[in-house]
Amino acid sequence: MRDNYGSFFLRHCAFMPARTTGRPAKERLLTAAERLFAKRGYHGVSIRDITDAAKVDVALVNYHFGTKRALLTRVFERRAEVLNRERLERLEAVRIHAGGTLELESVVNAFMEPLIQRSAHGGRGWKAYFALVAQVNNSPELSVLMTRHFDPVVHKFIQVLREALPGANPRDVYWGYHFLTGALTLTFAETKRLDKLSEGLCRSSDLDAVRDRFAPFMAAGFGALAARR
Amino acid sequence: MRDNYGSFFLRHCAFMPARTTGRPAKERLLTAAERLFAKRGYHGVSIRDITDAAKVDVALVNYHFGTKRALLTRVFERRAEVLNRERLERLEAVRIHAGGTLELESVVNAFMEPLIQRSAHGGRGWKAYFALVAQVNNSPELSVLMTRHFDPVVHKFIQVLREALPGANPRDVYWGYHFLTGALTLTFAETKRLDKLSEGLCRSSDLDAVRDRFAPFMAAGFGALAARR
DNA sequence: ATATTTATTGAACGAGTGTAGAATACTAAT
DNA sequence: ATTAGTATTCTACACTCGTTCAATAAATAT
Repeated sequence: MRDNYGSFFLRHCAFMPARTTGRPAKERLLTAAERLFAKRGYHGVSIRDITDAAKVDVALVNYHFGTKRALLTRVFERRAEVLNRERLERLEAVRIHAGGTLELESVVNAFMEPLIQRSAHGGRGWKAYFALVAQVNNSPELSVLMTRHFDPVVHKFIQVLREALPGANPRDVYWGYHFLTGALTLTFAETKRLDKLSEGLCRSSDLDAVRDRFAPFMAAGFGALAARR
Repeated sequence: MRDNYGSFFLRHCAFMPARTTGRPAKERLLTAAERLFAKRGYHGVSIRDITDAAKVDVALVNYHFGTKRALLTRVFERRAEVLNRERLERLEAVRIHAGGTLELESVVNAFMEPLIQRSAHGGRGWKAYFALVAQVNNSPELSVLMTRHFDPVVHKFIQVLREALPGANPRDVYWGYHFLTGALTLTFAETKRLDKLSEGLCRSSDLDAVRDRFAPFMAAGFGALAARR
């Protein structure tokens, strides 16, 4: 280490902030990378930016993750696994709870609610993660990460959507999901553009406002597509 | 110039591809920057990437635009001005054509149709531009460009939306626009994620599919928000 | 034709880039 | 206490980064 906190002894002293330098370097690298990638994008952050923020040596990224790109992948998949699990649980719950008549809004909420919960109570790491996901989703070179880490569960989601929309054209459901994911990722990125646009009337960080509006909006959209002809 | 096409004479020879080296260097820089920024993002492209693609010297970016960031701004505002004009024209037309009863779908289409037209018939520069806009819209550090270059017309759009939704809560209209712009920018970015997700059933490049579905979906969403309580 | 302005080039600056290998420190097992 | 394995640091390599400035070429004005 480049500072005085390098030794095993000092790193465990009581006056050290435990949740920064107390955690293993590999974890600190992940959270630092997450925060910085979210703020300035993958190419906008150097390995040294990350290792400086994590207070570790430059070489550690390559030791633990191999390459910078592999670090991004690891950052991306880490919370994707959590989200996928939580989304699947809620989708199953909705399916079971509804006896034959699936509410469209409930299905959309099952897909969105894990994001609300994690953004509201999951710590600032999750907020950074959603900002990163928004950029990845809209990047030609990185959107493959969305396909790889989210689409297995998205397939399930679309399947349940189709159950809630009997007789709907499958193409309409796919396009509807496409609109939904564009709105969802931008919303949870909390870029604050809405705050300026509405001159303070709406706040990007107002998750209650999102919870009240997102599912009704999207459910109506899907309904309109299905009823179109 | 680093090749044989540098002289005034040779640059105007008949066998020279006029639409690459025939155009002035400043223009070539703009289109090259647009294409590369769209593909790999602002930080993912170096000035030398751009000047190499444009077949000009590195120093020309700083001569014509000052800084790399100023080049991005110029790239961004160039087509924004065109879009803003076309959107305003269509919004006015919709307002005039409708005698008192504004169709929600027509208003949304006035906002989207210029994108459809430019993406379909505006040349590949426009496709690249929309891919860039999607990344800017979802970037914490760049979304200020959206505010600066698009929001004046967006305010008009929202105003007309409110006329088409009499009695609606203004907050609902702002949030509805937020969902809409997330869906819109992702859709016109054409990242091909939808192609993979639907296993070829839908194609990101299918603008007719977008035209058929976008306005009905969003209009229904707005309607649901307005009718919510 | 000459002078002036504009456009473009060539070369370089200092700082920063991702990555790798050897050396060192720490942990865990014996 | 010694060893083996892992984690971390130090250092450096070979490039690339954005930007600048003097020199040259081209276009325009006189």
